[in-house]
Amino acid sequence: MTTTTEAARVDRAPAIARAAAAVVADLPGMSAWRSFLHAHARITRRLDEELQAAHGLSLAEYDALLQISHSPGRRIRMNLLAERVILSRSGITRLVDRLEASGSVERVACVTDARGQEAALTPLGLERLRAAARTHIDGVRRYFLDRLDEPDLAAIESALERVADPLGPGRPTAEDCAPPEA
Amino acid sequence: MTTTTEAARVDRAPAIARAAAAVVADLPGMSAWRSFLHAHARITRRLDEELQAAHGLSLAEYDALLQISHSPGRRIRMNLLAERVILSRSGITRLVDRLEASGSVERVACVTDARGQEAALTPLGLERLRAAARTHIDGVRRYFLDRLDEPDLAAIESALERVADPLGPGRPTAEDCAPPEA
DNA sequence: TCTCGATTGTTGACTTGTCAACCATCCGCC
DNA sequence: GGCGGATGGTTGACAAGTCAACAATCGAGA
Repeated sequence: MTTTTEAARVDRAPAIARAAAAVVADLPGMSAWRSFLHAHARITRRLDEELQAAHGLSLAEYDALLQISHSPGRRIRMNLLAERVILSRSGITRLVDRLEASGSVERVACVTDARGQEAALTPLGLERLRAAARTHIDGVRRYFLDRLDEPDLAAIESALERVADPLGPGRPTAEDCAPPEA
Repeated sequence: MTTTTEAARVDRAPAIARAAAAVVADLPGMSAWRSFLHAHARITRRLDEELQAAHGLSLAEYDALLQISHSPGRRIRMNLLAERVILSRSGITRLVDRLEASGSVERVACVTDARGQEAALTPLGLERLRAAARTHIDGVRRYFLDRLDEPDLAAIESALERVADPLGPGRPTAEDCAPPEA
């Protein structure tokens, strides 16, 4: 995916703000949107760097491991995993390829559906996840949580949850397919 | 960059929430962080799709055009553009390559620095930007602004601006290099 | 029971970005 | 004036994701 910011503090020239005649009319809330994009780009880049440097994991890989670890039996259908980490099916195939090559995950045939595969966390993967979690959580705290106070956090959470939800028409969200009991 | 979500509503199983023993301890504000990532992933993907479908522009390309259009003389040093859209220098080279190939932008040698190049918006580029802006702004409104009320927006803006700002050590943020007067 | 459309995961071809190496130019300082 | 480290932009090699096509399997209905 392409992740970018929208506009970082549009114009900083003090008095000479000519020439840049506004080409597009800005909506009232647009600057909130911009700061949203900006904050995301900066923070995730930093978190990714730190995770990579300390544990050789990308943010996406960390996320996938975390999702698997949260699933019953510590394994999860490829399909569902893709949805959880917001990746295409081919994307998840390749990500799991990498995790498998590094020994963090194993592919297991699904018992109830011969088409299916499950990604199962290995002991090594669990260990790596635990180590990486410290780095990651620490980063989130430093770059995100520590800069916000309690009301901020509450507001952001409730607001963005509302924003993320169904998102109207588009990719349907299957939420079924629980693994066959650990 | 790798953009992913962190955890999407961790467990939805009603009573049978066993087996998934929490592997990593969650900080108090972590769910705000998750909704932040989730919202970003969903919305930008959607906006990108719509922009691509309607105007053949990626979100990054749109953003670059917008940044150029906001710069004095409607041209901007590659360097600064890279910073504004949060891309590496090579990334911006390639993005401008594409925009140039499509006729939306021209490269102009920088008058004051023989090493420099500027990306200048062409009339065609301006036209395309104007058209795309409608689609984009409409999308932001539908997916973001309309779902938030005024206090939400204010809170998000101030909070995330604080979060995005210097971000401690890391890539320095040069903010100089204004184009040589339009 | 068989058939046929839907679903699952993988693959090949491609896109878009990164990093590291490169050359040209700039500019403070001897 | 000229040297040498910093800076600006491009390039090659690669990383990680997308889409479209595919084979295997599922499962509802004739």
